[in-house]
Amino acid sequence: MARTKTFDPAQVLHQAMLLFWREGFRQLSLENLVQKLGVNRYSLYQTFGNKQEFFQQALVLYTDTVFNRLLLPLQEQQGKTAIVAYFRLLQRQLQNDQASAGCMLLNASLNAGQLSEESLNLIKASLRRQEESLKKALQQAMANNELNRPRDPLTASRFLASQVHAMVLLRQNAGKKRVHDVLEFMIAELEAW
Amino acid sequence: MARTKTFDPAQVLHQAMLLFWREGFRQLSLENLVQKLGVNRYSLYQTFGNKQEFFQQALVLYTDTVFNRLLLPLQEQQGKTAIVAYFRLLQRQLQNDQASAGCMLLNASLNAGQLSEESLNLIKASLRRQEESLKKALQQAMANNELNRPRDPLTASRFLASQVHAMVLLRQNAGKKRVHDVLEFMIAELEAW
DNA sequence: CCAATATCAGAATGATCAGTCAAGAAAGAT
DNA sequence: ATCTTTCTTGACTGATCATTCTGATATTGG
Repeated sequence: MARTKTFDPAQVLHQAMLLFWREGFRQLSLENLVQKLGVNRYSLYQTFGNKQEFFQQALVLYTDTVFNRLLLPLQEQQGKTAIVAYFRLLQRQLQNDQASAGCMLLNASLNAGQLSEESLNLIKASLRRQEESLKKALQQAMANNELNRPRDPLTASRFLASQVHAMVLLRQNAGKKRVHDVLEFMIAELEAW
Repeated sequence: MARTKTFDPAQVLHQAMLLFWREGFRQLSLENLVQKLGVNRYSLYQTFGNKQEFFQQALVLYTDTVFNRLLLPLQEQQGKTAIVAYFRLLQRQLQNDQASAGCMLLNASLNAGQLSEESLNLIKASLRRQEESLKKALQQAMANNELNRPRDPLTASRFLASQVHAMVLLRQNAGKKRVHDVLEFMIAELEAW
């Protein structure tokens, strides 16, 4: 009946996710989006809604395809092994060029004032999931006597989550090599736990 | 001969520093500055120059009065004691309400695209100074046999700097109590080094 | 008290922003 | 072929931004 879209919404959303990830919600203007996506303003509005809704969809895509995927080792493996595997996967991911944009969830939460309630909820839930996954692995590790001394699992999980955030933050300010070295150092410390 | 200023530039700059620290360069509009500082737009321009120059002066003030002051334990004390004292001072500073704004240098460097070359240089130099101070203390600690196993001082100093950044970042997303607990945990880990 | 000069307030400027509109173009159904 | 529906396009709106201008006001030294 009607004319078909000349672009693939899924593909455009993926590109938009990369842009929002790197530039942030407020920094990335619609002017820029139109230019870099090659899709007209009004088409973007009709396909993705307004800027907030567009960002939200990009955030969901990021959570599903980047953040949650990184958590897989914590669900597929057990105890200390799982934690080390998580940091090893992080090590690999941080060597990508896109990783210099940091973590879209952390970046967004630092500019919380600009975001919708919906986005904030998604961010909070994701970070809590990260913490929970680490806590579960820590409890397994302690039950298996894999740690050389006891640690409070809740605080330790928050500590480890902070370690991950620190590496992501470092990647935003430093080159790949430095991040690699510091993260190797961190893994060595962790293996001595 | 002429009329005197009705405001104290030093005091206004201090207030502006607190605002830029919390809101960031781009977020904080001149409209907002005029309103919250209670000083007219044009007076701000005549006293502090344009927005970039104003921000730069706020950044210098922050570096002198906040960032460098935090580094004092690393210069006044020695070895492992100095490092622990540094983290203890951080612990105290992070309990302030203003600390929920994070670190002005880190915040700014995450929005590097908006800043002048001059600002970027100041940020880089300050972060390097932090790293250097930590490295010196680490080298002392290793010379004094205060560590239970050898560590590369350069990588370890970058690791510790990242730990500090992680706590500051955590403070921006979490409440005082959680930060306190995690930082206590971190100090306990450090004392076991 | 006067003249010189800085401060002040509000308006004006030009740029950029998110979001909208109206007219034309394409594609399938009849 | 024509009609209906949806997409595309570039221009448009009103808001906000940093910066500057203007005219008025206040303050100081002589």
